[in-house]
Amino acid sequence: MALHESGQMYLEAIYVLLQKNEKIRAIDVGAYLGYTKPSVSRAVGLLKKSEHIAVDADGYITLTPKGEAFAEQLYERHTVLTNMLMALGVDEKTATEDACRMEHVISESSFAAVKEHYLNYKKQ
Amino acid sequence: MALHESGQMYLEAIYVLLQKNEKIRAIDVGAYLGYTKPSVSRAVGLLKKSEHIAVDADGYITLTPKGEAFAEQLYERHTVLTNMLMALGVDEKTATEDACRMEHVISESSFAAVKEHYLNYKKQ
DNA sequence: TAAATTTGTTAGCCTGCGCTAATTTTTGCC
DNA sequence: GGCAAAAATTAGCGCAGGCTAACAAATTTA
Repeated sequence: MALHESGQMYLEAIYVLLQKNEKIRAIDVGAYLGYTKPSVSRAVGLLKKSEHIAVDADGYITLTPKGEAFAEQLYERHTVLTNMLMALGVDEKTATEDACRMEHVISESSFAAVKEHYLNYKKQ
Repeated sequence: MALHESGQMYLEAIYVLLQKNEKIRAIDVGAYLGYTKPSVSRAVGLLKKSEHIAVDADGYITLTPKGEAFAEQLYERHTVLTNMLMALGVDEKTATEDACRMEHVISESSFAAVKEHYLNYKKQ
């Protein structure tokens, strides 16, 4: 069961929230993404079923190794694409929004090529 | 009524097909995109309703000025993004697929920035 | 001209993924 | 312990956009 785009969004949100907070619950994910509780409830259930996250008895969410690995990849895409766009003169808000959508549709190899080019470009 | 992603895909397909063929019909669009007749039938109906295309009595499809302008923008994104990725070393198939998905989600300003950079980069 | 093929449409299913409304369940305070 | 607030879930709606099945219309071909 591969993650769909919305699942990836939730997973990344969880990852980001866990970098700043020790404990997070579904409600925090919803607040972060601007989604309602039922939407989050379903998404969390799916991420749990696909074993990207674990939810303890108190509702606290943690990433499984598999979820962590996936989220790290997404987050790397997000930051590289955002920084790349900003380096080209795009304002932060737009860069973030675009990166957020592009990160789900760009292939592994295209991302690698873009990243490579960006790092070289930045160097000079 | 803004076009959704799938509507954009159909519109671009029509544009591309009209560059190579004088007359095209729904069936050709379906063959090009790999979709079934009912899917194309609905999509064509929507593009007609939103006045991006016109369909004559024999089922032949033409672009309205509005549709043509939109399709041209999409196609430019498609070609610039594809060429850009290929210039970075991505193989043609992957570059095309990725461009095809990115072209629907990148903002006007980010695309302009990427295009600008690509043109400068190519020059040297 | 009649039969066969091609093209297009209608009806309706399914999935993803938002939502509201209503109901649980959990938590925290008096 | 009881009760209010917060958090989570369930049920079900709506839209986008694929699909199949069935049928209608148009075209071709024998």
